Amino acid sequence: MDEAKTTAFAGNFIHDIIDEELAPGGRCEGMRVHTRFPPEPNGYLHIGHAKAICIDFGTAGKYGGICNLRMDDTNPTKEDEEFVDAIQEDIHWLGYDWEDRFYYASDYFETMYELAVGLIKKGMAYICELSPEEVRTNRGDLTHPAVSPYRDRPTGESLDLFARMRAGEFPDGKMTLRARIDLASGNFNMRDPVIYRINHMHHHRQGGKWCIYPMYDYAHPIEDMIEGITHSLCSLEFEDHRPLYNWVRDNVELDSNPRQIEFARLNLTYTVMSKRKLRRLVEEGRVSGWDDPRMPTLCGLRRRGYTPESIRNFVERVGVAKTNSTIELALLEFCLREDLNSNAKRVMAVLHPLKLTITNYPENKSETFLTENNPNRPEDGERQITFSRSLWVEQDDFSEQPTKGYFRLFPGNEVRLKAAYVVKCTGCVKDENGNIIEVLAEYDPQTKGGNTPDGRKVKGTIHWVDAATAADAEVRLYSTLFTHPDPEADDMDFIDCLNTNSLEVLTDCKVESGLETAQSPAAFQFMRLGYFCVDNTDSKPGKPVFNRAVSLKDSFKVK
RNA sequence: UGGGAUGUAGUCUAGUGGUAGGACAGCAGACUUUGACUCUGCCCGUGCUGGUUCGAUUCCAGCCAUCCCAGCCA
Repeated sequence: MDEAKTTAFAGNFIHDIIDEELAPGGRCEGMRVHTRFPPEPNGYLHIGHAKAICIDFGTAGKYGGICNLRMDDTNPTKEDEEFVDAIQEDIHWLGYDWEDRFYYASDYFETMYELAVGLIKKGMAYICELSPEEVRTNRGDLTHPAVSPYRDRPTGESLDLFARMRAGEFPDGKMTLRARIDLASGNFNMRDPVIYRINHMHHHRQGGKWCIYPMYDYAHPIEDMIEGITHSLCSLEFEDHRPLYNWVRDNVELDSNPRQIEFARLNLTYTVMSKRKLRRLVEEGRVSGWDDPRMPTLCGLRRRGYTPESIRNFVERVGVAKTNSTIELALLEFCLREDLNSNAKRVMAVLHPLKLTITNYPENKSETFLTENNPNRPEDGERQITFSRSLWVEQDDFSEQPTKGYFRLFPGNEVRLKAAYVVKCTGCVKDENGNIIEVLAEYDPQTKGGNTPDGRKVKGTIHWVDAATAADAEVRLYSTLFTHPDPEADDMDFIDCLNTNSLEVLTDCKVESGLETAQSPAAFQFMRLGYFCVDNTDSKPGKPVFNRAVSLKDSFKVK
């Protein structure tokens, strides 16, 4: 895990609020800022969660405060321990640490129950026996209030029924505990919201201990109060829930005063973010799994080659505000390139091999050359590469009839083989079908190392691999999962704009010697091609598999 | 139609009652042993209409647009 606690965000409206509250006379004067990241363990974390994680941990970090990790497991229906482990792994990978503050909301069930009893005693909650269908039909509408014939039920009766609910006397759906607030509120969340429901189901952590479960709106403020949270940061859709959050906070017998602040969640072009849709991609086999390198999940991005640093920087550049927004994928890619450009070792790899024969170079000769591992960082040193008569070059780097502006290999043209020699293309060899199977060139012995003693300019420099020592590799090229920037646009099934060419597997790649034993999470720049990482699942020593995390920018355009 | 929010370039995001800043994307050029990187320049914006004011993106009013809410999900 790398250090991210100190990642300082540029100012945002949340910091403005906290600054005010910390000031003399403010709500939090003299207090330590305490936040929490509260995922429900019902799925894998994605880049959207990364924003929340960075904001929750980052805000606490900025103020020298602390941030808890809390499993918000108040509904056993979809939750599973499998996700608990994955969530922790992803957060640690991102670079954040909750130290010993790892909690489960379900561990507070007893307290929540007692507090609910307290509300009933105060006449602020009651047992309602409306069925789910009846609740719906009695909810009223935009201009008409809701009704419940049970809201004036005697306290003693509600107390008795609530105890029997807990004891398991009633089947699912038979009754609920409702907060007695305002059936006529324009905010539907305040129309006597259900705060406890019956659910006879095994809970991943509590087992069969409970058959009644608190609803999010009731549970969350209590969880925050129990943990001493000062700032409960969440996404915009909970704005309407804040009055209820405050109602619970103010009426339950706990001495704590957390404040909920909402910010816009992250959306990214060319992908979907909803758990339901991601699940569908997995279940329908559109991707290989939750960690498919095309998925926006953290495990997918990790496998793709994204670094924690790049994701944290991305979140920081995106900013924190209340405007609904969709970030362009290009920004995420920029952040990865920015990180890998300064940190990734350069190596040479040929994805679409074409034989290049240096016809005037001796058959049995071989030389070694030194080349820098990272021109942006001399301290990373140099490595040796071997050169001989027979090489592999990229098919794209030869053209029999070049377009205007093309300055790679074509008959009569000189190019530099990176760090080796300047060679002049003399022609090519074709098979009986007319396919080019070999390129021919002559080297200039005076240009050892790629230098031109006479000072002549050689416009093109291409990458290559020595055929005698090259290793074979599989390389997987990815592009966006969807062809439309907004797969969730109106009147469109996101499945309909799936990109059927989002994965291209190349099994005949030639890579520089030494790469065959590279281990995940190593990442490289394949010179002139892009940044590639060792696949964390399928790559094996001697049988390497690389994923293209992101291509290099390429300003070459066919004119 | 009720309630809650939000509108600053193509996309994000700052800012102040006084020249609207930054990033990404795009375009052009310089440099280059990666058509990368780096550097330089350019392009592009305060939703609309009024009002207050010497001056409004900022304050006020009205309008428009977009998003969220009628789960015993979170």
